[in-house]
Amino acid sequence: MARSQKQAPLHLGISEQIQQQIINGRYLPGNKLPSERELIKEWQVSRITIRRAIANLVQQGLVTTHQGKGVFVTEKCKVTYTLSNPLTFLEDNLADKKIELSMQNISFELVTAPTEVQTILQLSAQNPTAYLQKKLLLTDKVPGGVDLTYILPEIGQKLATELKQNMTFPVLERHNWHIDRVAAIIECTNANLELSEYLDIPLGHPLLVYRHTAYTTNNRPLVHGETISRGDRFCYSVDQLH
Amino acid sequence: MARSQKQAPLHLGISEQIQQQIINGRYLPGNKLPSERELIKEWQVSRITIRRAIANLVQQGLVTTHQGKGVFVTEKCKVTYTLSNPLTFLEDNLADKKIELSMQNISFELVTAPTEVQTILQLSAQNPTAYLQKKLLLTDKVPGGVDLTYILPEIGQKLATELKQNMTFPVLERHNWHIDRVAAIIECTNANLELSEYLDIPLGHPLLVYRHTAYTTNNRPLVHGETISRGDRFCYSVDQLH
DNA sequence: ATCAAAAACTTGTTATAACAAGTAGATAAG
DNA sequence: CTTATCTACTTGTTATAACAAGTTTTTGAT
Repeated sequence: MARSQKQAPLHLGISEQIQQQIINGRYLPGNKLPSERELIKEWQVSRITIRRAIANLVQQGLVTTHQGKGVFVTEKCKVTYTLSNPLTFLEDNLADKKIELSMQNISFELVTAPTEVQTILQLSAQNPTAYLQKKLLLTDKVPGGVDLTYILPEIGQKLATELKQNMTFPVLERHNWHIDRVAAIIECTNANLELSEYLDIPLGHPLLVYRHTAYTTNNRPLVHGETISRGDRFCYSVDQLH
Repeated sequence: MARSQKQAPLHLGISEQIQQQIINGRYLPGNKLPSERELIKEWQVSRITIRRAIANLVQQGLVTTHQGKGVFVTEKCKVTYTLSNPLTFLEDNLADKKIELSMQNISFELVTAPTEVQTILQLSAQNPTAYLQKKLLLTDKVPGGVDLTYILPEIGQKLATELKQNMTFPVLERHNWHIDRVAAIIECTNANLELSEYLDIPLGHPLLVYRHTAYTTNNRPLVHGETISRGDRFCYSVDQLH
């Protein structure tokens, strides 16, 4: 036999077929899959194999499990962060579904900034402090992301109350801190234990990271932070003019 | 007992502690973890528990498994796509590691475009065809992503040979197809079976998707496509001027 | 009819066991 | 010395079993 077709494991075949059934509409978004017991009967395999097949689907983001309740087909709907608009960060809902987006202040305090942040924000070596704000991003009241932002001390002090209730950039613009430039990196990570508990997602769930620094005139940095949001709930829209 | 502390499962405790050991330097990037047999002895648990603990680490992208060889601590190094540069897509290597980036043409053929693409590229209803190019993105000769791009038929026909060997945008600019605007969405998905085999990654591995449409003057679309790349190997740099 | 307890579900955790399959080093044949 | 084979490793797959822990339904007492 020339072509040594490595025979596919059972769990993969099953998860692929269930995936097809989801696509074909046997299982609709939001609906419950048959229980493990029923799937065992249907596919005539052991529980460990069915559980592995389900795990395959979970990893692909097709289904979600809930202990005691069952396995449910994921309903997808994403919120788009628009980065290129006049300001930035104007939230816009995508597709048909209407999603309410809100934020919630977790903490707001003066801290000694990590060395990278000291460098980025050009803090004085004598007093390398900045305000660190932790925010929770909510979609339909449900946690969908966290935001950690370091704010120059003189700004954070004055605008504390407003910053605790609004998005950062609009508040800055309202108080005549003109944002000249935003340098950002968008990347992808996996949820660690802390984030998985915060956002109620399984360990390793894909996350989008928006790590940014906002500068005012003369390349003076104002704020630096990162927004970590659920990869299945958010995306970024970028419009580049040349 | 007021606080019903749900006791953490064994596998979670073990994976968290191994993660600490990785951070503390007991296991260095690229090094092999002890084998399952050894870890079973060390932690005095069953194989299923150790395997689950390792699976936790895999899902967080901290280690990679190789059948027959062992489990190895991941070496992280990312390639940055710079989106804001004069043209676009100039590749820049991040951090210390030097990574060679190249591309490889998989296929280049005239096809009937899907309806969404027909709309986006404003193809004529009589002849809704476009060139579809499939490319493989390689980092150090290793597949790191795939790119599917639909190209206007008149452009694809003329520039076929060049497009097969170079990045799309520079080729267009070289032939006086000025790119006026690029509208893009960056999002996150999980590898399905096809992509996991293409890119040699486990099912569900996080992927970055860059879905873009390039327009020339008068908002005339030229190309539309999506770049799907490994979330652990790539990131996007965005610079916004206001 | 109401409410609480019990039972019957669901998925989650963990152990033991056996074999498959990929890799690398030791061993034996040429 | 070279090459092929065997052996001892490694991780991967699958089965059976028992219990834990959430959720829903049923039951039964009030």
